[in-house]
Amino acid sequence: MRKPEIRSTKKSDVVNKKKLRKGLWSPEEDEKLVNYMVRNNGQGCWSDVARNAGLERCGKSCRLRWINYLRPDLKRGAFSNQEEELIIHLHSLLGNRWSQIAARLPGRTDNEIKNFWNSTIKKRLKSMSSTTTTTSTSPNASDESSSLESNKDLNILGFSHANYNNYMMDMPIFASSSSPSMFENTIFNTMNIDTLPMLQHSGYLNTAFTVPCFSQSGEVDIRDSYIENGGIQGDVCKRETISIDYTFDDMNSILSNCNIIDSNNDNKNGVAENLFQEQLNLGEWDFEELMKDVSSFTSLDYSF
DNA sequence: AAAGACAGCAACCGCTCTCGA
DNA sequence: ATCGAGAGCGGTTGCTGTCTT
Repeated sequence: MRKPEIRSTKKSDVVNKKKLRKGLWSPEEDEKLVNYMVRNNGQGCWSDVARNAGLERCGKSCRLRWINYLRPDLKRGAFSNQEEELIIHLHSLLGNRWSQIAARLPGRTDNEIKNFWNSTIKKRLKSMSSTTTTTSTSPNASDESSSLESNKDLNILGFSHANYNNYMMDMPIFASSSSPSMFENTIFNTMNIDTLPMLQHSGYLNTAFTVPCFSQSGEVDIRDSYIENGGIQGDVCKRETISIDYTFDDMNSILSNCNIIDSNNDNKNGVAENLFQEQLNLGEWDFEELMKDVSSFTSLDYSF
């Protein structure tokens, strides 16, 4: 942490500009910022916020302080195992796109997740890597550059975008249509990687997936949920709404052919069914089908 | 008990993107 | 089309507390 400091001590700067503080925020500054944000519902640009709240800070600093620390909806404290696994999984899909990962973890900030990743998870993955890749012949096996870190992690987790996409296309919901291009050209392409179902193969079921909800207007409401140990953990992720050209009836006819049954776990099956019947009425997922291509993935062990 | 190493994390930096003039 | 300001993002820094020797 940094000590509060003055940005510039040059006499001319001091004369021409108001002194801008840097470093740690004092409780008084926090109070000023919170009071201002509450009074004004967070309206206005950040430089105005800084000025009007009487803070000797740049707008950028105020924004960061608010987003990462003062926002009322922040969840403080240690990451739960569920959150941790979700982060690992999302990172395997999204890489270092912390803001997008954070968007799927309510109450957590990108900075928090980034720090958690760099300080905790990375180390664990590294230790996993050292135990799982001791026989690796890859010339990059010892490359610790951050740019490769993501791919390494991905490999450790047995995931890649390539096999993820293949895997996706094996999913009945995407592949069952008699005209695959329909999904390929619309939903599959409209949904980017951020909104695709996320499935995770692990010792016990801890599956995050994106649930498309169809409305009469033809909009798809993307809701990310996950199941752990047979219990719904709720909508862990933000809802995203995308517009598509298909009507509700179109979608229903496409999806009516889906027959999704989880034969592995009655409880999970019930959960999945309930979820889809209540929220989606889309049909059922065939977890065996979903997992068909997953057999090639390396088994995950999160008991770090 | 002291010193060095390490971990955690708040905050800054620099870059890119977006949007309005 | 261009430019500038503001916002957002990922990478990095550096301080503090804790652990280890």
